[in-house]
Amino acid sequence: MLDLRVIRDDPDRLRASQRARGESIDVVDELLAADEARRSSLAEFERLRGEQKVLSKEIPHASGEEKQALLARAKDLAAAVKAAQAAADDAQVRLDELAMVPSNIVLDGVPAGGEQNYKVLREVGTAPELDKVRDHLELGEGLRAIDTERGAKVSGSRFYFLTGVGAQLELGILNLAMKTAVDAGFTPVITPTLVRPEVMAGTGFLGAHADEIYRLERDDLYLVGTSEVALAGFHANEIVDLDAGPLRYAGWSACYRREAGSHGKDTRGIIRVHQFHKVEMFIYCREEDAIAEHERLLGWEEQMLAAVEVPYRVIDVAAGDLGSSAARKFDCEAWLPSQSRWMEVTSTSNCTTFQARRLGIRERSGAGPRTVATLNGTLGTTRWIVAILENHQRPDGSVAVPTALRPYLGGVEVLEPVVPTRR
RNA sequence: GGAGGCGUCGCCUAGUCCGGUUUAUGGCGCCCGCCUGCUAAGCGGGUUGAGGUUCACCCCUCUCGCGGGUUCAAAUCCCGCCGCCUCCGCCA
Repeated sequence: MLDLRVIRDDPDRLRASQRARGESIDVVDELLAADEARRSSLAEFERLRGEQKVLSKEIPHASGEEKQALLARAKDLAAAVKAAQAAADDAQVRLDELAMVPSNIVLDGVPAGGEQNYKVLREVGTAPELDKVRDHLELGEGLRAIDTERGAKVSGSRFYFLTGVGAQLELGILNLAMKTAVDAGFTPVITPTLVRPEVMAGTGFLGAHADEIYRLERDDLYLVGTSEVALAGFHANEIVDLDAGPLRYAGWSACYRREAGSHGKDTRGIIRVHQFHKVEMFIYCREEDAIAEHERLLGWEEQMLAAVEVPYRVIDVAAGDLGSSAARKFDCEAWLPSQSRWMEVTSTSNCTTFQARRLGIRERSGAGPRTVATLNGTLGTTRWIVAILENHQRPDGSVAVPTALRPYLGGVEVLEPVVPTRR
């Protein structure tokens, strides 16, 4: 949700943003009209209500015929107040609905256009030179680390078991991510993965991407696709204290995604799955600090990628490919040797005040409470196993363990295949 | 799942039975001022949030967990919901 006062004062900013995203600009004028309708109907209600209150106070002091006359007038007025209130409420509801329509205003510098119009900011590391490339599933099966056949047997397609070193590898990635976050001053949090509708809506996930989300109809709860949802809801309807600096949380949770629109895409292995684990950074800060915090989030992500020694590039995602809440988004994409392409492994969004306004998250400032900014970023997920296995594979199907992960695998330097891999 | 209790402006609290003199009481904390070598104490004032209006000050409306209803008038009466606590049952 956007700040109506900004739209009122500078509607062209929203028009430019909508254009960059490839979204409707008509909504701007509709919004301005609805706002005007709301204000005039509200003024009428308040005028009548004020009159009613004055009259109502005279009644106990009156008596006899005078009182009867006052009562009669008051009764008429009560009906008028009720009607005016209904009109004002309707206008408010219409405005509220419209206000939820536009996506966040993109920041200056964000590339315009769609998914293909991203800008590459940098490439770090070099792709391994491999004569014979095994993909992560072949490697993972050889190591008895990944079992997608039994995953499908038990839960269906896009489910999997991580076994042995596979389970250890996932825990290693997540624990290293948590350690990185805690060392950077984040508060570690284990979050709920089922949330109420208003929290899901508040984070902006029930718009265009509603099909992606699992819903438990009997209980009116949603399964989260990221702990961002719970961490954003954590301070919902609160006035937080940012005097000591931004609030930084690192959430560890399972994540659930329906992958409704991705039939036939990434069907092999564990690149695109219905359930995985993730450590997610989440920041509440002052609006003016958001851009700097965003850079920091990207920095911690790159620190993690460096630690697992995987080549990657950083892209500045184009306006049309941003989520509705994001004003800017940087993705880190790891090199995927088996497909000779880049694969998203982290994503960090600056949501400015968009989420916080919907969720009622404010801070105290000299001029009274004001809405905070929220940001999020990935620090590690199950998918990282894919990038690590493929980039650290060796000709015999074994996989070198990056130094930073060795403590989480009992000090082992190389993961050896349990059965010879076929080729 | 059943029974009971509770929810008031940062925290605590009065008011709710019996609707109007409540612009919601008082204390703590916090902020400003006065006083005082300094500090403390003391004295005076301020201190929920949202919206409207305005250059600004002022003023107005809403806000007593949330949403409805009754009434000229609701913190107060009625209905529904949510959250927390206690006990019982069931499950682990």
